[in-house]
Amino acid sequence: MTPTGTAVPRRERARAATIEEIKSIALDLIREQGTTDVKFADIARAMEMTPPALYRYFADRDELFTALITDAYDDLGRVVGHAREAVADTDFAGRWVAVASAYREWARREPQQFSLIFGAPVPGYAAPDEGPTTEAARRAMSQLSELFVAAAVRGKLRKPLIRDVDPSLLACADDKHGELNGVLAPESFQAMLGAWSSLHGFTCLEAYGHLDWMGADARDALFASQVRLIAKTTGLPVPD
Amino acid sequence: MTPTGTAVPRRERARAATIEEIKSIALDLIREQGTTDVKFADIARAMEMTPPALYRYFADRDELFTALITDAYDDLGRVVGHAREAVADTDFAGRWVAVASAYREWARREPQQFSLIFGAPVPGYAAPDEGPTTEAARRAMSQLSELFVAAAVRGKLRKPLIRDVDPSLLACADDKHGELNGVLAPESFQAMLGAWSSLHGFTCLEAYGHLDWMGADARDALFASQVRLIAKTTGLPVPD
DNA sequence: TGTACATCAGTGAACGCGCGTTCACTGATGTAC
DNA sequence: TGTACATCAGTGAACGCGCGTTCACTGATGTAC
Repeated sequence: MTPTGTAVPRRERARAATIEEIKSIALDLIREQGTTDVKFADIARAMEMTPPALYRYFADRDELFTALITDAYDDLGRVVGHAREAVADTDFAGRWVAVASAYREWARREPQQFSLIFGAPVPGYAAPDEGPTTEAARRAMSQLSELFVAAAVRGKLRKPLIRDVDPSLLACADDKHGELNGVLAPESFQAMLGAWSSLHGFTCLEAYGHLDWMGADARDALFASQVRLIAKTTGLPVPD
Repeated sequence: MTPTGTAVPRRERARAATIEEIKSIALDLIREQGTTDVKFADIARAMEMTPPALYRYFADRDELFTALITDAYDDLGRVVGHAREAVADTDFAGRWVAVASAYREWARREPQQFSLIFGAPVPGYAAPDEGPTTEAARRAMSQLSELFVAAAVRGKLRKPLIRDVDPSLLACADDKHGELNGVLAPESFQAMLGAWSSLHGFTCLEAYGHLDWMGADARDALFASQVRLIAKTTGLPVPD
């Protein structure tokens, strides 16, 4: 790495690096132990430091957790976003498969980070303000909605296989996702929510081992079939 | 309560009652604290006993957890089963709605028990043998499969909206659910798995608050629409 | 360039706490004759 | 029916442990003149 143009003081860089190391080691421990309940003392030990040193970087354990959760959001969003953009921007079927697969594989690869975001809360940790939880929903959905919007704009989004949109859902779309107003039909908005929840279901079951009784091949086949089915019912171009 | 005909020794009954009380208080604490990580000492305190007394009933903390998890399976299975049987046995659309709604509502009512079964493992608790996890899948599915089988037997199960069944899924159906062989077409077996995972997705998202940003009405509407859509695509009679 | 001071990372000892679990015991409940 | 014994629930004290966090400190890194 060559030094960046903007001169960042050495000490600040060292500090930032240490923060990253703490979080990274915390994640390693979480992965190793299979539990999101990581101990300050263990982190310090793994870094060959003493526990009090960590207080230079995080006011307390909760602050570290908040950082880990935020990072998990970012990582999932980044991974899914990259997957989407790795496919030609006119190939909406391909992009949908890419998004869904990235979501699934991230959860399988990082089940602990996944449950940090989407699971039950960590023992003893109270999410500040309910913020992050809501944020998880927003970011996960924003990856999907970009896909749906792009498809809609190019006229590649058929009418989904649903009857009519309930007034409460209409109001909800307006209130909470006004930016989609006029771009994405209400039926498509609802279909998108349904797509997300279906995708999430398979992802959860698999990530926590509840589909282990099927072989890996069967799981893959089921996933592919679900992804295809979701495309069909939501009005996205159908893969294959 | 009048004494039962079969003479169960008083002490044994008292013992069984205490075991039930321990588990019930443990659940109360889990619900109150919002965490599955319940302490032996807290349970004893709530029962106005001393912690060592609990060792008369459970060899250690893990044994209590195993019991709680087993109970959670049973409770979910029972609730879903009752819901199914509360609807006329020829009304398959109604039965499907009942099953799905019961699943959803149980998770919403008992998010901690739900995550005991379907979430990431409890800190410090190692599930014996991987048994329970697999068991969760089996029992949840058995409630669904009874519905699908009944519909199939009466010729009320249309062909689902999927292309063809992957050989790996065919093999999996034979191996793991041979009892369905000849009763439930492979397409329907696959569709049933898909139905479960979709249902599970909505349920998880809602139970852990990731759909709180919609109003309750909108969530209900989305759920109803999903349940209907699943019926449509799996070949079950469609509700409404 | 060199010196004097300020800033900050990290240490080591300590505090208070609560946990799961063990052990020897007391006292009540049930059983056998 | 009464007595002698066995069984079992629950207690209270103790053990060992590891946690999060605080505090006064040392020593290195950076800054100002």
